[in-house]
Amino acid sequence: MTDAPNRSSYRHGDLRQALIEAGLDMARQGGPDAIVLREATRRAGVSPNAAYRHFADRQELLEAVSASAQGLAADAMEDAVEAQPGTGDPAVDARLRVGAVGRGYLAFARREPGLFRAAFTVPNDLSEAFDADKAGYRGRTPFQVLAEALDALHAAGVLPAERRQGAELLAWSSVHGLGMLALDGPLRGLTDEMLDGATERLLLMVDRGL
Amino acid sequence: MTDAPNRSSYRHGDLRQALIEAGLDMARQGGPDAIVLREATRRAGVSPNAAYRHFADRQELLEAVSASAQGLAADAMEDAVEAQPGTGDPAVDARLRVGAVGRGYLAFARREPGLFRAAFTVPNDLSEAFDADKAGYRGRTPFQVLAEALDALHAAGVLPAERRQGAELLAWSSVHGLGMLALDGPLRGLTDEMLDGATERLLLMVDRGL
DNA sequence: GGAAGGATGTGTACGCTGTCCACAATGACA
DNA sequence: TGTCATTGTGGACAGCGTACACATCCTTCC
Repeated sequence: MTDAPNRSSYRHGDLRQALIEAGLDMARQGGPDAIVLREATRRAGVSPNAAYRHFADRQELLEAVSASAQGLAADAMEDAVEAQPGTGDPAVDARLRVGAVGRGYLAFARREPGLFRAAFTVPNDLSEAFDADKAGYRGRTPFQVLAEALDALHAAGVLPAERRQGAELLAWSSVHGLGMLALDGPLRGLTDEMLDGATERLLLMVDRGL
Repeated sequence: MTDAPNRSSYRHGDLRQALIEAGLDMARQGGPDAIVLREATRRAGVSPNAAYRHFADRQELLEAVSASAQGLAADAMEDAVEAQPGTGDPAVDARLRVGAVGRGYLAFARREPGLFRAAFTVPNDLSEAFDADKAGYRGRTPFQVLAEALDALHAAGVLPAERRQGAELLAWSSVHGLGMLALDGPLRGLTDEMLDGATERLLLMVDRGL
């Protein structure tokens, strides 16, 4: 991550990416507020102002880091989906898949609270929910991962069309809320077991309520 | 809010409260990040260091402002409950009351996004969910308002005991998530009508899923 | 192949922030 | 009335984000 001492040329090579990665490291430990531009340049072995060749200001760096963190979240979600064994029944599988998406999202929140906050706490428009820089290594953004799971739910005949529309909202809100409350909010002190329980109950509620 | 010019005595009178109120004003316009200690002292007509007689550091001021903002949220929630007309049927009323709590919460989020973020984004323990400084003018904290509505749901026979426990979690998560996504998240651009629709659908899901 | 010009990095500087320290004014109480 | 804890002041410091002018490099085109 740091290539401060070993830089032969005047040019860095890929400073933009280096700054984002430094930002990710800082966010990992303290959320978006811990992302400090000067420190990022320090870690990249570059003068503070060099950052301004790649980002208009700190806010833009923040957004780039947030986008990267969203990609990592997408990975966690897809991992959870892949780990979900199939039952042979398409309807059941589709429902399990939606659950796995939620579980993956929350697992990411708990495993990487700082990155989670960086990903989903920094202002973000729905219009950009498909931007490539928010995608994980499989090429999908968190929103896409959820949307496709819901599409599958619809395709399997579980979710009628009129309730498919806007279903992202309901599912995402619930799960996101639990994540936030468990991180910053009143649920901080909860044990892992309690959080697991809350997660399953919440997913059940969403499954029934969609 | 500002009593900068008119202070006759060396003593301020109630500097602590003045700083909190200045903090609330700043938070109203930019969320918790916009709360700056020096600016608060400036508005209170006092030197920067005076703040340290009342708060150990900026973080403590932040927490005090957050607590006050939670009180305002509690007010909004109770207002919504009071505005809810009764139907005569206790079971229906209890369910409507829970819905009103959620609607009040979200109305507050949309009316005062900065204060909402200050209230529920600043780290906060469940163990302190009943602290008096988080209460609104009716003396209840947001958590209490929700808990009592759920108690009423149980008392009305709608919510069996085994599902009453931890129900705060489910209800709060869903509603909180929608609030956050609508403020900072991908749902920022949604029109009022769309948000209203999402709110009602979400509340329906919670009502069915609790 | 050499000059031109855009892209990228550096140096210096400014105002602002949170916070530390020593000191001053005040009010309460012996 | 004198003592002392409480509350406010003044000055200082390092760190931050950022602006401006300048340096270095890479590419491109004659």
